[in-house]
Amino acid sequence: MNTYAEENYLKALFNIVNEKGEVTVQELSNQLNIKCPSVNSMVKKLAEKKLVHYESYKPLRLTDKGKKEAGLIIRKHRLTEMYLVDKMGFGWEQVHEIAEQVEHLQSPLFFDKIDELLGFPKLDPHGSPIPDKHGKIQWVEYTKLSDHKAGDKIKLSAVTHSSDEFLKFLNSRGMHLGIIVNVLSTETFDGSMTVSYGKKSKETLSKTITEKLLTEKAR
Amino acid sequence: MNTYAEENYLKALFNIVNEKGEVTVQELSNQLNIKCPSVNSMVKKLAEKKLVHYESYKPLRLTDKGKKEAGLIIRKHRLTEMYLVDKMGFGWEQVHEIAEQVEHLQSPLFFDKIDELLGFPKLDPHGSPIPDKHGKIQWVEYTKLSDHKAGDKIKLSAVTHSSDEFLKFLNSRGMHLGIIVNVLSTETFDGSMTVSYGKKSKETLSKTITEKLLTEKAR
DNA sequence: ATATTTACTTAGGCTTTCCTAACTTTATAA
DNA sequence: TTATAAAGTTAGGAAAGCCTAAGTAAATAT
Repeated sequence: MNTYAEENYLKALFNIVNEKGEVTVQELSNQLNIKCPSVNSMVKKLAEKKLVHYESYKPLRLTDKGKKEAGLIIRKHRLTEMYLVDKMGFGWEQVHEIAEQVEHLQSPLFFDKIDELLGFPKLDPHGSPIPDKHGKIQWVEYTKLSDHKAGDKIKLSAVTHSSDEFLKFLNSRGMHLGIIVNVLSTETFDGSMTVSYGKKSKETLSKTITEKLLTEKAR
Repeated sequence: MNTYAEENYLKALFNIVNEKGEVTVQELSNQLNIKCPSVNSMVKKLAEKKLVHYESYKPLRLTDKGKKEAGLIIRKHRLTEMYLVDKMGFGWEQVHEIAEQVEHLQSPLFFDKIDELLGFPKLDPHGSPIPDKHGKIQWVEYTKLSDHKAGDKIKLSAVTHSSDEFLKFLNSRGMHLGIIVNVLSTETFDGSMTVSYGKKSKETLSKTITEKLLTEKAR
């Protein structure tokens, strides 16, 4: 069994790997708000537990065991978020903080029940895939909205950030998963993009926003 | 804010006070499975935080502040148990362990939602009163089944222990809250009691069992 | 090719919460 | 009323997980 702290490291490692490929001590340090020397010693502890490949001065990698255990924590996190939204009526912007705590509960019974009550969902409320019972993730092929060009018509399928602030911004613009977005124009200078969707005939989104929005072909 | 460990001490103090009146270091030690010297120093820490009245070699008492904070933890515990049974379909014998972890979550939003979804319940699945938002408990007047005599007809309204084992025993005998129990006879030698209820025309219960069953007048 | 910056690591320290061993105080019994 | 037992306390220490300060290795720039 891993400690609370260890679980947070594993989760952070997993998230950074799936975003930037490689993980440095410093990135972990930033992500976790824990100073580098502390991260360094914890990483060595995780290496002793065969969860992380560690070589001095080299980038960090998760072992297969580490990937699995990280995946299982993220599974609990995402199942929780889905439950909070679907069964309890929370908004997608409210659930991250709660799930951040619930993910550490030790009770297979509890999470199996959630899974069952939800009908074994594949995605969480932010469109992220829920790892299976072995911690394995079924990756979905998404494209960033920011990579699209004028004329493209795509479906908003996921967001890469679950912060309260960002999601509230989307709420205020009437954006939610499933909407069909038409790219009207892009601005090369600042990368901003003008789009239409739903009842909005024209909305301009900064690149900061569009690169956090994941889309797929609108069928 | 109190730590996880502090919360467990507060809860244990609260539970022992409401069962035996006074709390000794040793009782706390037993309840928590933590050795006396450790308990002693934690109690002193809680005294510094004005949660416990502490005098060397004297029994322990909670301050008003301590009672309130303990009550709020127990509120979270009992709301959780009720939710698990009522909304998620768990058995009353399964929920204690899960609630033991969930009670430490820090999210008023979460517990308020549970409270609301349950319709602001007054009792948990074991018949124990749920403290209000100020940590105050509305005590209910129950009598132990063991204090009754032949001829009495009462309603089973609560249990004083929530262990998996004990509740499974009750399940196996078809006993649940709300059943009307007729006391057929009592055995002065070992304190055992023969009763009838529901479809059972005759069942003998040891004193170990009957003193854990709380009843009220059958109306 | 060396100087500088950046990233990583080591050393040493602090807090929390637990432990065991060795008292001291209070309660119980001869 | 003194001896013994029980309960509570003090002292000292360990593990986890964080910190700052200082040193070392690697990458970058001159």
